[in-house]
Amino acid sequence: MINITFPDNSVKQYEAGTTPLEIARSLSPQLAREVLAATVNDKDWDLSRPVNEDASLKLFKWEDPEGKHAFWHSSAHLLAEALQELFPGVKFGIGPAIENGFYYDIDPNGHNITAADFPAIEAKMLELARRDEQIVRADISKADALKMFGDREENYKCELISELEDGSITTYTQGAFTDLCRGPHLPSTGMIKACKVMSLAGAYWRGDEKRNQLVRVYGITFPKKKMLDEYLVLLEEAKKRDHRKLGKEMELFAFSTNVGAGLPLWLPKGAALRDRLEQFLRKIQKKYGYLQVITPHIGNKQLYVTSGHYAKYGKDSFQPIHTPQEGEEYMLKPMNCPHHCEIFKTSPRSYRDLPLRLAEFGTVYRYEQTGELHGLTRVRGFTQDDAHIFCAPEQIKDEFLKVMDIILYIFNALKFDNYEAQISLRDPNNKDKYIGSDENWHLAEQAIIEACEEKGLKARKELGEAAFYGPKLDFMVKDAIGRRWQLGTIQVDYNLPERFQLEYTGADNQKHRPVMIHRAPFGSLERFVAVLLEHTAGKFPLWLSPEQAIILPISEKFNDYAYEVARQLNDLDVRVTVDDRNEKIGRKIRDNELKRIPYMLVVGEKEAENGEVSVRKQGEGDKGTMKIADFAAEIDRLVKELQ
RNA sequence: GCCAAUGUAGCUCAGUGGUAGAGCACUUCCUUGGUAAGGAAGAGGUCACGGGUUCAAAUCCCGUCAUCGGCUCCA
Repeated sequence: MINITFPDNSVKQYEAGTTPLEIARSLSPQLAREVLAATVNDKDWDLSRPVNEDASLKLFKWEDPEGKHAFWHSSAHLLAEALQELFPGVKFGIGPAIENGFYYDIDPNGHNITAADFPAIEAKMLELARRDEQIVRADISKADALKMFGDREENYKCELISELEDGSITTYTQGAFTDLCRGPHLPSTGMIKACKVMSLAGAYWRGDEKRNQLVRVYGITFPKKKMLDEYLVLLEEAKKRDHRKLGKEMELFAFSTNVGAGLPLWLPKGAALRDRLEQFLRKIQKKYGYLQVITPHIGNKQLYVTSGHYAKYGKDSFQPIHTPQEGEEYMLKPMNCPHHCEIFKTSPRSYRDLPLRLAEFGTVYRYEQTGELHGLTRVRGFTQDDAHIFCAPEQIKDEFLKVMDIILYIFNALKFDNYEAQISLRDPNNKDKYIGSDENWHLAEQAIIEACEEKGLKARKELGEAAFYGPKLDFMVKDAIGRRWQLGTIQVDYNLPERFQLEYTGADNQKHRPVMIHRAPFGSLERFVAVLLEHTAGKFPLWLSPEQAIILPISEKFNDYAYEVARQLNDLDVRVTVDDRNEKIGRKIRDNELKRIPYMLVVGEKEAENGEVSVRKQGEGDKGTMKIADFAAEIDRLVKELQ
């Protein structure tokens, strides 16, 4: 007999060799139907894999990430099995579960798989699932594994096997399909009741663009047909929040192929929105001792040679601008830091001047690859809410903490609560990629880690994600369809002060080298507006709304009164327009509800007589009548409160 | 940059080789209204662009550009 310990610390005895599924059955038939995966002593474990000794056991259902993961991992195998039947000879790469579903990378080996094949693939998956084939785990020696997959000319699998340690290799088999896999998996394929092949994409083998490109088939599955339908509806809803769609509808920004791909045009309403975001940042930054500066959009190529950016990105940038002067070259500025370093150098600095915090809404231009451009989140010309803090090494942590305060204040004010923080560190195995001394890298990395600990900020550490000149702390937010974008960033830099020979005089009357902190709470105004749009579904907080209210005259007879109200409200700093169309009030309400204007002010005979407006709140309905000045005061109060 | 898809009116889309369409938006007229679509008429397109095949191309083929979904990249 063995003792099984459950998460609540209760212990039960079972026969040695009992499986987690049997244990679940002993607890409740309902649980046995719903359980998808398990861990035994915190190790992933198949439900059908026997447990032979005393152990702690956790069981996972669909609601648990571990449960979904096993479900989708097995679904990836099911997809592979279907592809193997439909397209004999395809070679398999890898097929993991992902955040929403799974994919399998395959080498089509001459087959041409297109979206038109999706229904057939889905049908085949369901057909195989209905057979309810057992998914059987097997330990296999490295030599046997190499032979087994070698015989089938599964070259990608052989490459993976060759890198594994003998004794740790397992395969999973269902029906005629066997895959190299660590598991865990469902006991059988029958639990998969609904399949959808989502898309096809190219993906480089092992993420290396110099190697073969495989076909990646994305799919998602569910234990109930209804869940798939709900998921597809959810996706449709998410698409309605896409900032590219909303930006067009709300006339915030546009693109023109005549101007160029990835170069956004800010329309009047979008520009006004941006302007208010800038004011908001200026205000908080002023409070934290930042000084605004302005620098040109171009800089001498030599500036970027000095900074080291030319060597790293020169070939992939917008190419230098030539002047009538022979041999003279300027570049569109791809970042603001070199310019700010030059500002630092304009006068001798003392330790008493530090920290020097230079801020600029600096527009920069980067030649992003064509395939990378994406709405406002990835563009070729954008404005960073940039600042560089020049400080003494012992001030780093304190400054870092202050920047974190600003970023967290901003996220809080705008109700961004589901951000993730990531500390990007150097890849210790690939130090050549980075510039700067080991010692400085270590110092900077420690400063970030400690600052996060002090703020109680839970941050994921990612090796190899650092910029080439220093480690950073990034704040990431997801967009409408789940893609992660980096917004705010704080980066420590020992490199540029070195390259620009920056110095200050210390209390000891000796020259010292300052440290630089790059920081941008929004990242860029473009990306921030995009994420803000998707988070609010276009319903901006009142203080940011391009139009706060619109006046709806009951009929054209009251247009004059409407314009008088508009004049008065505009004088009281309410952003308001008049819908003077020759339409019925119901129509005007409908159209302006859809335009997401926070307040509608209906005016007719009654209101005109009493100097009032009839207030209607977007999404909520009629709120009764108010004096014009009272409405303005209410808006003013709400704006101050929300901000 | 790579793989795949798409590109028709301001927007959303139909049109698979034979006279360019619909709904919404827009303009004009009628209607002058009380909290989510009043009525009529009109205007609007070099079917992304450039080649080719054909008696004939929005439609078939090739190329370019852009967009979309991924990959790679992201100072």
